[in-house]
Amino acid sequence: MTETPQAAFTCQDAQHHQNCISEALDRAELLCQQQQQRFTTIRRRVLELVWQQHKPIGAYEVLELLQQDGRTAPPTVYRALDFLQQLGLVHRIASLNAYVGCAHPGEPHDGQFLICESCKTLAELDVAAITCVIEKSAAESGFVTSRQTVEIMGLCPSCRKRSPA
Amino acid sequence: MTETPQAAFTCQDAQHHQNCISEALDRAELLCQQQQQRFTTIRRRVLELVWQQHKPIGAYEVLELLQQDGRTAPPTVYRALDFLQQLGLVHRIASLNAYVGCAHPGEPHDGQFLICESCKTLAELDVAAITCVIEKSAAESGFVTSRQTVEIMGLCPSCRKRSPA
DNA sequence: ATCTGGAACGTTATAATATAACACTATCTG
DNA sequence: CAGATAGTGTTATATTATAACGTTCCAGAT
Repeated sequence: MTETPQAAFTCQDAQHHQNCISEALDRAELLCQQQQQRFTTIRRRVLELVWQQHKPIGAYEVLELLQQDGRTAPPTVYRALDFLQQLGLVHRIASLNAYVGCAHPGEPHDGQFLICESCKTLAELDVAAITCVIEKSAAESGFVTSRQTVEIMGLCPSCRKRSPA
Repeated sequence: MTETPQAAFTCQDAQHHQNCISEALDRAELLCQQQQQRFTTIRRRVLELVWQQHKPIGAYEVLELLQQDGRTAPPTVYRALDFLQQLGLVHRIASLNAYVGCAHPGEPHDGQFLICESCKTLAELDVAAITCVIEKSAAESGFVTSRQTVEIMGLCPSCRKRSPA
């Protein structure tokens, strides 16, 4: 599977999505080994749940799903999400208070997100030109950038076709 | 007073800041007239409180300050903030769950924000180049943009000088 | 001047998101 | 095995936001 920015918008069928999930888990396992971090049952399970769809999922939704395996409390979920975030395996979407699997982990990064207002599907971009023009604009105000939140709402290709403006 | 993007970073003295506040209130009053909206006591007071500093303020902080004038409950604050947002008089900063006065109201817009991690001061940009490159990147994925959240954390000029990296 | 409809506000309760604090367990290291 | 550390369980609570419904206020019509 080749990772294009709009992969999330084209992954429609369940069969194919199994690949997304298992690849994400494999990458995560590898990354944890490299970083000497423990990929515990809970962390794996939470990552799997976050990857269930190409859509952001709330912490309490994850919690509910986790509770099907036994009793769990919010801190467990937040701890797992924090861990996964620190490793760059998931992103938190500030404008939605929700989490999404990272499309190309490897090292922590901010990323840019296209979020469909209709079907809620999210695609991650990592366009250098965006980062650059933002950094340049900030620099013009004498500001040094350390982190960028770029979340773009709109209509994805499929939804745009289905319900044209 | 000329509005430059980094105005927030250069407005240090209290005397000068009174201008920011009273100008904001005057602009708001005018805008409400034009839009045939009511600029009630509460709305004016909330806007004034949001403008107390060039820093985002939480809804519950506003509430506390409002309560010095008499008992008030959260919905009152949220309603005023929602109203002010709809008129483009304040912005909500998603990554902070906080609100800030809009530097150049007139019509609702998204804006881009530079937020100093050290002193918390926020400056609003409105750089067409940023909006454009984002829209262009989105379009390449067949995505149509309707709203952009751009929040940039880092160090403002003063704090950068004070505590160089 | 009064009536009236809708907007604004007051009030109570509660939803949704997130974290503090501390005890217990599992895993690694020597 | 002992001790240290990271991870998890558990309870309680903080923080942010909204639902629902009753009351008040105000602009425009009579």
